[in-house]
Amino acid sequence: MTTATQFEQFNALCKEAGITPTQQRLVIWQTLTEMHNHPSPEDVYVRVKPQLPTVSLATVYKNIHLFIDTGMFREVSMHHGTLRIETNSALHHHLVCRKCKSIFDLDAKQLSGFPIPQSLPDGFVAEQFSIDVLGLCAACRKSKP
Amino acid sequence: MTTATQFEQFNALCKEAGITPTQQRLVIWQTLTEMHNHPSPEDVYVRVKPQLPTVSLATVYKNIHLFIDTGMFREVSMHHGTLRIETNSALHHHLVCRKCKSIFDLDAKQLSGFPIPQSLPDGFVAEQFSIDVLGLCAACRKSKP
DNA sequence: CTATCGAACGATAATGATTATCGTCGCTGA
DNA sequence: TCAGCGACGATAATCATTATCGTTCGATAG
Repeated sequence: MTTATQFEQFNALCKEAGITPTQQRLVIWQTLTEMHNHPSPEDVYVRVKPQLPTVSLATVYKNIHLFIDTGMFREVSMHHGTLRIETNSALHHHLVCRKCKSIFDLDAKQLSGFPIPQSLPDGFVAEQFSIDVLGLCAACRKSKP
Repeated sequence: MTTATQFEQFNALCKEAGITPTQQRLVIWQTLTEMHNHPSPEDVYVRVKPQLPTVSLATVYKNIHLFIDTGMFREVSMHHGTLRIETNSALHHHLVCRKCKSIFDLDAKQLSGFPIPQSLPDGFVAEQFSIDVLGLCAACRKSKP
């Protein structure tokens, strides 16, 4: 159920993002704020469907991307699309451009002595770290749009 | 061109990994060691093709996965292959199980003291960090195979 | 040396996620 | 009221990846 304040908050967010507030967007946004895990578009769709029986999966996709592009939500991984093989066996970070999704290596001597946290929840055993620095590469900074 | 020592090294790696050294695997492995970026299976395929004109893309995929599963190479991102939305707006990082790919949130305080690299190359503008702790979740540790 | 057996290959169909297309709907302003 | 436009819904198309399956290769037993 959407409260009045949530509705106002959503309208304010849309104004800020420069997008039209619609019923579908409200329900999708509201659903996302209620989910505290890392849902896929399909997950969102099945939760939205009962409230908007005529909604299309394509609409869910379109609006999720809209939310991400306007900064209302983030995606978990900036490089999820296709399988990429790591050919650099040295310890290093990644620079990931959020626009063109290209990946640059960043040598990380600083990381060599990184203290592994001992108390990870749920019996999780850590083996390795992977650090992404997200931002904009030089090429994408130049091309404004 | 594969040298004698590379050939020996590859054979040793295969023995260690418990897989059969084949001509296709040698060429794919050799190609990967020569590429210093983050190639996709398709990228690898087009470089392997001239040396093995009859090779199939499926074979490239199968052997890349074999290399990854046996630890001869790693993949860049351990995350799901699908889009996931981040619904936790608090500063946090991720525990990622390398087997079932499930993602757990890790409060940022548990990773405090992380050394942030200062000088980024190529005019890259950093906006945000994302740290993945890779390992095995409790459930996957129990199930041996 | 030849027959046999299983692993690896190659070709291709199938799948799953995502995106593009396109006709329709509903709101806003003339 | 009517035109224009953005958003929607349905669905076709695309792209990466995986599964299937018949064939081939190589090691080994006879």
